[in-house]
Formats: sequence, structure tokens, C-alpha cells
Amino acid sequence: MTLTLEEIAKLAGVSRSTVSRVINNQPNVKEDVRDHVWQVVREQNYHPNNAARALVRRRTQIIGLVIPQAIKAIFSDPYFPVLIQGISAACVECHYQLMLSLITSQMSDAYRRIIRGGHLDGVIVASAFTDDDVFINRLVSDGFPFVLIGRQPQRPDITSVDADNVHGAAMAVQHLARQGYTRIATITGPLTMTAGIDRRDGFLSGLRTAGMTLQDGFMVEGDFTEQGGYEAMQRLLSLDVRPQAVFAASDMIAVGAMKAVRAAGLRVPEDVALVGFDDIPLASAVEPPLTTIRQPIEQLGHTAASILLDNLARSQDGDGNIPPQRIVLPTELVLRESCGFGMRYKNSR
Amino acid sequence: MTLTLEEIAKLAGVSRSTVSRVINNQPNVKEDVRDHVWQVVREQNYHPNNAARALVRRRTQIIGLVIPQAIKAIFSDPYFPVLIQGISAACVECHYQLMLSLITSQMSDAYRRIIRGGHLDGVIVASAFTDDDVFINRLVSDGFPFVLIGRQPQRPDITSVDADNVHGAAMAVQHLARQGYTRIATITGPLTMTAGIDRRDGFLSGLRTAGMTLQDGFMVEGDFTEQGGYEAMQRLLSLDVRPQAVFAASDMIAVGAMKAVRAAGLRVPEDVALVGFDDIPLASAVEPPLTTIRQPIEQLGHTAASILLDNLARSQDGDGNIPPQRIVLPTELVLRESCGFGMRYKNSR
DNA sequence: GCAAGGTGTGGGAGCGCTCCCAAAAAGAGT
DNA sequence: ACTCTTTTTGGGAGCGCTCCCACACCTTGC
Repeated sequence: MTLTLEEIAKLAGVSRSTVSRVINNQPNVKEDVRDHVWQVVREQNYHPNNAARALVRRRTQIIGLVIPQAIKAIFSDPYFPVLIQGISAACVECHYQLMLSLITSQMSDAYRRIIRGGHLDGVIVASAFTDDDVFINRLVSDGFPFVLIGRQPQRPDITSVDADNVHGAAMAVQHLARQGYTRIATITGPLTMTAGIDRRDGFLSGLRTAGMTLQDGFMVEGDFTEQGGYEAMQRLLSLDVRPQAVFAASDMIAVGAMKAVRAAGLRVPEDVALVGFDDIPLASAVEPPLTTIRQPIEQLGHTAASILLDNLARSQDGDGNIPPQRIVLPTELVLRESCGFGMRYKNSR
Repeated sequence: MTLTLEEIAKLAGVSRSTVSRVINNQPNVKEDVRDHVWQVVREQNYHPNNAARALVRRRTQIIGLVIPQAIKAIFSDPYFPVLIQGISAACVECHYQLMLSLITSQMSDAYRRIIRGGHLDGVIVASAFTDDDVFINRLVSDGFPFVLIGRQPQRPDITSVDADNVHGAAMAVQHLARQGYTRIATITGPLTMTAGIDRRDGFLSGLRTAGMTLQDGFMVEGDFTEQGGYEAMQRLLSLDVRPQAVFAASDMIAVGAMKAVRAAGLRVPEDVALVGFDDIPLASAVEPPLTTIRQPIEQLGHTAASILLDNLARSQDGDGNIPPQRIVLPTELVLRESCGFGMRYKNSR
């Protein structure tokens, strides 16, 4: 059923080599021969066998997206679909395919299965946790091409693409400060995740920029879930001196926090202003709509894939040493109502 | 760097064939030889080259997930991540890998790229639109192994796995009817999508079961988005005789509808009761929490992949004719507050 | 003791392609 | 016309594996 190069060659009345040259767009084939071969290829609906090609070329034209720890929490927001869209778009542009590997099982098993065996020319690692470094160190020591989405605190020497969590968080705080709030608290994400750490650091730096200091009890650790946000906010509300504004390290946290505020008989933003992070669809759907920091997720994916694919092409051209690069894409403040912006109320007290 | 079978053989002091037999768990190798070979394989961290293997075996151990039309609308809810988790789990169990193909470009190009060339042993097609039949018919005529997630109205003869949209919708209506509502309307999804059609059909059948008929203007077409739901609800509210309860064909529609109700100065569920479909996280986060129909998304993916993988294994064993099967997984009513259940109010008028 | 049947083991062939080199064809220059 | 170069074409080798067949080496049973 499925034809080989040789058979196409016979049908076209030329040699294997010539057909190979044609389908690979190599030079030194007469124009009319080239056209004729293409015609035969088209009408036979021929496509070269990828396995055979991969065997000799040592290239599969497949990159992998590795997601260590496919936790439900992450999967309950649309981060990954959007990321994948970005990656996929870059792959299509470069005629690459995308393989998906959710790592749940034994790390070393997974590593062998995914990386060795040569299915993949390179991988994009969506790193969320600081302890993904096991996997990453292995990649580095094997010299396997990869790009990180996110950041590994221990490894500033590897190519990565990340959203500017630090600056995003700082923007959020400064926006709150500019509106006159002086008692600003934060509910952080888990500090085992780089996003959690960076957003906290950004919060603290924003506070400093605004000339403020962190007040007692004004930083509580959540876990990027609604439930966590709810409980964290309860603790904040039980303080003797309540915060006027809270920066939540994720929208899910913010939604939980909002419910806690309401459950305590208080209002958002009149009693407690709220800013989230991520700009998930839910952020604009809640009442009041949530002011938040948007990260360019699709662009994150697209950029990571482009860099990886570019590096792959360069290393194929013998371009030996590719210096690592760290790219940080800007985040953006999305103004809605939960931060109290535009309220007459804003500068009182 | 990367070792071959032959080199492992030399290191172990046996032949290529013996190593091959060992790593493929074939019989007729002495126990001590087998152990020794395994040991060498382990310590050299050897993994057979997949391309070479695929070339001779005509099997890549990769299946594809094909998503025709990667529209943002679909990607803004966590349907796909969960689906992928289910598929991925089944793949891991069977030592298969998962390739992801979002089809955005020219259909025939995409088909060639994805299906021919032999990267894939089979595919799972996530079919949402009725006009995906172009792709599917091609698959059928090429005899390429695949399983559909969803349903193709024109092709009842192919293996598919779907959620019971019809019964789910019927349950929703019956629940509403049981609470005493007599004026029940629906906002459908787009009727170019099978889920849209099936949920509408289920709505109508549920209405019949409850002994009711569709009242004038009580069915308006939405498009599975919040905006669409908002506008559709406005039309419903502008009717001379307003519905008491509305079945929205998706949670996003329901959320939009909820906002429209509120914008009109009315309350959910007191003035208009609401039931959604999907049970996305947003459903439990809105005020009031949304009663909805949950579909077993992860199980959908797992089942589809298992069937495909099973068929693949059977066809390898020469088990020629595999009859198509259509699997419909049950949906479930998730009671929350938007439907007015538990209100004293419920049986009035 | 020897044929008849296992059980292990090694090596050839070949999967479908690309790469390389040599041969043929076509120009270019005298 | 003839050589020298350049373009075009064809076929061999080999990528790393599996499959098959042949050959060893053991058992048995008479």
C-alpha cells in the first residue's frame, strides 16, 4: 500500500537519489525532471517514511513538551492549553511535531523513556517546582537540547523563557500603593514553586519602591488554590490591624480570598481591595471583576519553541557553541474593579 | 556517545541477536546470560534506537491526539488538559507515547503531515464539529486506526467514545420539571457541534418525558461563550412570557446568562433558575454556584486511548477484523444552588 | 551408542531512507 | 574538434534494529 522512494523513482523513470533530491529540495536537478517527480509524488500521495529518515539523519523532527508532575491543580486552569497552542504554532512553522510527556511515574524511568531512544530532537520543560532540577541536571549533563519555561533558581546558566513574575507583582503593589492604600498584605503561592517565590519577591520589592515595609502578619503562604486563598484571607482578616488591600499570587487565590471577605461580611473593594495574578477567564467573570496581572502565556510557549528549534537548526549546521539565554517576557496590569480603582472612596484614610 | 545493540553485545560477550532477545523479553535465552546482558544494558544506560526499531517493526509506539480547529473558545476551558491526562495515563500503561496535533492549517496538508510518513500507529480524533467528517472519512478510506472522542452524525459505523450529552441534558430538564417549573427554556450551543446538537435533543426529549412541549421562543442558539449566553438570555428575558428556568448548554453560557439576569435586575434562582453543562471550575466559583451536568472527561480520554491501543495490539496479533464500537459514558447531575433546589420557594407557581 | 527432538546462539538480510562518490551529460574555452 | 570544467544522475554503503534461518549444543528414549 505505502510506497517507497524506490517505487516512486521507478514510476518517474529516474533513480532513487534523484527523487530524494527533489523531495528534499536539493539543488542540481533539472527543472523539468524536478517537476515531473513532484507530479508523481503528488499523484501517488507519497510521503517519505519518517522512521527511515530519522534513522539516517539522526533527526526525528519531533520535540517534546515535558511537564513534570501533572498535578490536577495546574490542570484546572487553562494555562497549559494556551501554552501548547503557542508551542504548536512554532512547531508548525518549522515543520516539527510535538510530543507530550506528562511525568507522573518514576523520574529515572521517565527520563529514559522520553530522552533516550532518540524519539526527540529536543525538549521544552515546563518547570514549575524548584525540585525539577533533578530532571534538568540530567538533561544538562547529557548535553540534550532543551529550553525551560519558567526558571530554576539553582541554574541561571541554562536557556529559559519566563514571564516577569517579579515585576508583575511589583506593579500590582505599586498600583495599590498609588491608590493610597498603606496597609498592603499578600497571600503568596507555595514557595516550592518559582512562580510563588518570584511573585513574593516582586511584592516585597514593590513595597520597598513605594517606601513601605512589610507589616506583621501581612504575608501568609497559600497554595494557588481557591481553598488556600479562602483560609489565608481568614487569617489576614483576623489580624488586629486588617490590611486594606491584598495582593494574591494567583487569581484562584484571589477568588478564594474574595469569598472569605464576603463571608466575613465585608465588601471588595470597599473594605478590602484585591489584586490577583494570571488573568484566567474566571478573573473577569467574578463579581466584582478582578484586577490582575496578565502573563503572555501563548507567547511564552511560542518563544520557547522558537528558541529550541533555532538552536536545533544551528547545531545541525555545525554551529557548535550556543550560549544560553534567559528571556523574560513582560507581564501586564489588567485594571478591573476589585482593586478599587476609580472609586471615589479611593483616597480616604 | 550513544551505544548500539552491537556494542552492547560486544561488551556482554554475546551476539547482537541475543541482546535483542533479552531487551525484547523473548524466550530461549539462558537465565545467566539474560541477567548479564541486562546488567550491561543497565550500567551503560542503553536504550534501543526508536527510529531503527520503528523502521523494521513498522510500529512507532506513538499515537496522536488530533484536535481539528484549535479554537480559542475550546481552549479557554480546562477540557483538553483533563482529556490529555486521561489519554496520557493510558499511554503510559501501554508504553506508548503521545503526539499532539492541533490542526489549524490546510486540512490536506495537515493530513499528510500527520498521518502519512508513519510517525503514528493510530490517532485519537477529538471531534467537535460536524464538518470534521472530511478528516474522518479520509482516515476511514485509508484504513488508518483511530478512535473518535465525540461523535460524527454521518458515521455511526466508526469506533467512538462520547459523553452522554443527550441523557445529561434530559436529566437537567427533568430536574427542573420535578421542582415544579413549567416554563423551561434552553440556550443551545452552536448546532454545528455535535455536543450542541445532542444537548438540544436531550433537552427536547427531557421536556417530552416531563409531559411538556417547547414554548414559543424558548429555544435560542448560543455559541458556548459567555458573551453568547448573555445575549441569548437577554432575548429570553424580553419575551412576553418569561421562562422560569433555563437550561444552558454549557457552563460558560450559563455564566453569561446569569449576568444577563442580574443586569435585568432579576435574581438567580428566585426569578430565573439556571442549569449549566460541563462542571468547569468556574461553575462552583460563581454566585450562586451553578447546578450543572458533569461529564467524565478524564475517563473519556482514558477509554478512547485504551480502545485504540487495544485495537492496535490486536491487529498486530493478526486479529484482522475489529468491529467498531460506540461507547457512551454517563453524565451526572451536580446539584448546587442556581437551579433553586432546596428553596422554600420551589413549588410556588 | 545413536537418531530424533528440543534449546540456545550467531550471523545474514533487509526495513526505507540519506549521503557520498563515481560516471555520464552538458557547457565553455581554446 | 578536443580538453577542461561544471552540472546532473545513478548506485553502493550503511544508519541500528528485528526477523529468519542455520548451526551448535544439550537432552531424551530406544
